[in-house]
Amino acid sequence: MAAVRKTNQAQRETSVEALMQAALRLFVDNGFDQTSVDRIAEAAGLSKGAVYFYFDSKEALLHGLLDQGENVIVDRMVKTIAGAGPKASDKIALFVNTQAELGVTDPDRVLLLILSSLEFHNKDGAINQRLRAIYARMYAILEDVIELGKTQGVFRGDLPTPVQAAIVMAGHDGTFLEWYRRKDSLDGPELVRALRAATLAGLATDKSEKSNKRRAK
Amino acid sequence: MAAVRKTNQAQRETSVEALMQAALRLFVDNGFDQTSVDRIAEAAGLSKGAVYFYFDSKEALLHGLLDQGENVIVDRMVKTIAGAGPKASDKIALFVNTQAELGVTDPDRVLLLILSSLEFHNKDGAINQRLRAIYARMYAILEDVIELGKTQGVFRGDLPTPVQAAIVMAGHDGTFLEWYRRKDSLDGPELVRALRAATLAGLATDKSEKSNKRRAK
DNA sequence: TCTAACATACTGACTGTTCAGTATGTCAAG
DNA sequence: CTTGACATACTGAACAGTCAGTATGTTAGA
Repeated sequence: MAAVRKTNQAQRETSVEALMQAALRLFVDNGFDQTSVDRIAEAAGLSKGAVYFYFDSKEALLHGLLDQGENVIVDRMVKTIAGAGPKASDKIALFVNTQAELGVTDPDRVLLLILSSLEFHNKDGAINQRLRAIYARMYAILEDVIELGKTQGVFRGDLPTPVQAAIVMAGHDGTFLEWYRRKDSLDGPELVRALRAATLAGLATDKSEKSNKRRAK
Repeated sequence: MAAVRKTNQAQRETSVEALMQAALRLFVDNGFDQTSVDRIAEAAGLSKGAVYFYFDSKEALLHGLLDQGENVIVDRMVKTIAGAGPKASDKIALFVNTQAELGVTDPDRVLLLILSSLEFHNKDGAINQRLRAIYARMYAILEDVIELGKTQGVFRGDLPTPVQAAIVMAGHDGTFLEWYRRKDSLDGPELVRALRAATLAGLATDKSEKSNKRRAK
């Protein structure tokens, strides 16, 4: 305590940084609603007053974190996909790999996006709108790649693109969550290999469409 | 109000039923923590005291709902898979179809399982233990089928079974969530078709393993 | 001195849980 | 068939705790 005080501007930066880091950690671990402002302040080595000095509300804190997340994650994804070769299958493989890399490099930021969209999914308000906008950007990227693969004839064209995109996205989010929860019992690199294989195979044009007889019921 | 009072036993049944249905609905819509006991009671047309007359605690209510869910979901899955033909690919297809059917027939019960396991995933306590036990049963079924497919030579053997099972499970849970949130823009049957195709293709032995060059970095 | 950057103390609202009291159902004795 | 003793199914209020947000005090930098 009573750390040496820096210049005001430097102090401002480090305090804001400390608060956001603490909030990110706690939001991811306990959820937004289950995290009190007091605990955020305490974890950042500050008081509740400091939180409200820098942020208008608890939601504003989450808002700031989501902004950061969008910059880190979506922008990276846009650039990576755009910079890849022209083949749709390469772009999809890159989508999986980039998600995985981000998950290893900056798991909390990825988790915050996924968990928040679950926690807020049936609440109205600015946070939900923000999350929807972020996911919309991700879906736009994905759907473009899938469409590309269809015109290239490497992805099956008998299913709606939004449906395929939803499965890819949900599969990746869900798998990442599962990996995060069971890091000990799940091997990361193997998981990425398997996920990439499943994603590509699931999108690819059939090489043996046969057992299409009605099953179950 | 002042409804005609039934016999004690009948009254007990209808009240308990009303409370559990209300709780299921609200837990799924708003989450466990965000649902107050008052709102449950109100939705059931009773008072808060009535909740505590029939249940020891709010958690006990969730406990009861999870018990019901396990009976409906896991038992059904066990029987369906066991009753299928000997081919692992058929059993996997049946796994997807059964999940989908359950999702259509009784979405709330499926959702409660998925959402609760997310909400409680890093909390200790009886609820989390219960959820882990339920999921463990599901994973056991899945892993058995995958192992079977490997011995039958139809599923790829170069990946750990738990990894493959995690992807299948996460993909299904995630896809179901996405479908539930976007019923309007996602066609259910097509989603099931696509998911079944992706699951089977992702597990199947490679027919063209080639582009295994290291990508990204 | 003035003000940015906090800390402290507090408010009002909401929460899960408990409980005394009441209205109604049940059932055996007379 | 009535009645009294009891069990069941609640209600309404209160309690202790927690929380987001606010108002105000304090101190160090400019």
